Amino acid sequence: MNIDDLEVQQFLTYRLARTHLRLNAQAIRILKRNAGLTLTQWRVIALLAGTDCKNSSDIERQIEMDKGQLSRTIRGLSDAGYVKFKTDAKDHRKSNLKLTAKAQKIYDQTLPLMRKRQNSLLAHLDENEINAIYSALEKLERAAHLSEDEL
Amino acid sequence: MNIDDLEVQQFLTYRLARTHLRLNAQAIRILKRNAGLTLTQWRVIALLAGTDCKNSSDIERQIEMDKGQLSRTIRGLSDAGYVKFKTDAKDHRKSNLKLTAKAQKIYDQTLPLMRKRQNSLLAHLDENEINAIYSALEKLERAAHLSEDEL
DNA sequence: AGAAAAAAGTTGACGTATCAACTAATTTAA
DNA sequence: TTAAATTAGTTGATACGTCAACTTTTTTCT
Repeated sequence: MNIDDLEVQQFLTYRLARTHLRLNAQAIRILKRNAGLTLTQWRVIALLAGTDCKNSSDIERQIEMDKGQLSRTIRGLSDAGYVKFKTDAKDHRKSNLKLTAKAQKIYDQTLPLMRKRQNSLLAHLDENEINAIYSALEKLERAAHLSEDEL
Repeated sequence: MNIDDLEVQQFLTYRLARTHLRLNAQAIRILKRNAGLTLTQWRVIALLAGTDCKNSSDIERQIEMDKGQLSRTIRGLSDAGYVKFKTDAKDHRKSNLKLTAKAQKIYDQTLPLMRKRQNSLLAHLDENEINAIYSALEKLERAAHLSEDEL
């Protein structure tokens, strides 16, 4: 494979982008239809339900999500009655988050669906491809943090 | 690998998203610094310069880009003096696009840079990983078009 | 020829992501 | 102990992407 012969459309980053965006759109469609949630909303709920994340910063650290986007997502969840805020007694900067029963219920319903989807997607790949893609993604993500000069 | 043991953060789609987004941000930084272009602007210029795409629909077909986004990107390129419109003589719905010298110059300057980046990224992967990731992405992209029921 | 369908492009609404500036509270360290 | 640095969270600006409604022009079909 000689990169000089590759068209822009064959750039690895471009292929990656395309695939991600299509998969994302698929997830958004499924969640909208089944849960009335956006993907980011679902991810935040999943972290509050399935990990010991308690507040915005915990989530931020866990998935390295932008804290601005997180702030807006959490407000949306609150407005929609999925989470309750409670200022931390010991650290008044923090707001501890608690899922409502409504959120827990919808999470319990959709998690199996989302797992099923992951399984179905993986089923299209063979063992070698799965291993390679996980390890390649990890390496590429590290490389993505390099500056132009380091590349 | 048993999906039931996976945390949400280990979902393949999530890993893919993370990697794509980081790489995207990297490309945006590089282009902003070196060319003052956004990534979509650069892609459109690359297609006009490097393929026989003549108008919006050609580009749309070539990279399956949303025509709304494309319309706005092209207007931006026009406003910035990178492309000229000319209504097609035979089909008045079409606007043929022509890169200005300014655009051609900046494309010639940045293409080597972008190729170099692709090379550097690929250099982090071994042969098996490269082949596997390309084929896996292709399969996943196809699966992304499936509806929930087909998955 | 004329009606219906399709194609080209524009626009609006929304969702996703990044970066930067900002306030307020807490921690650190001189 | 108080000044400086850090941390938690909010807000604004901008880029990227999807979906849907819409206008105008061309094509298809009867």
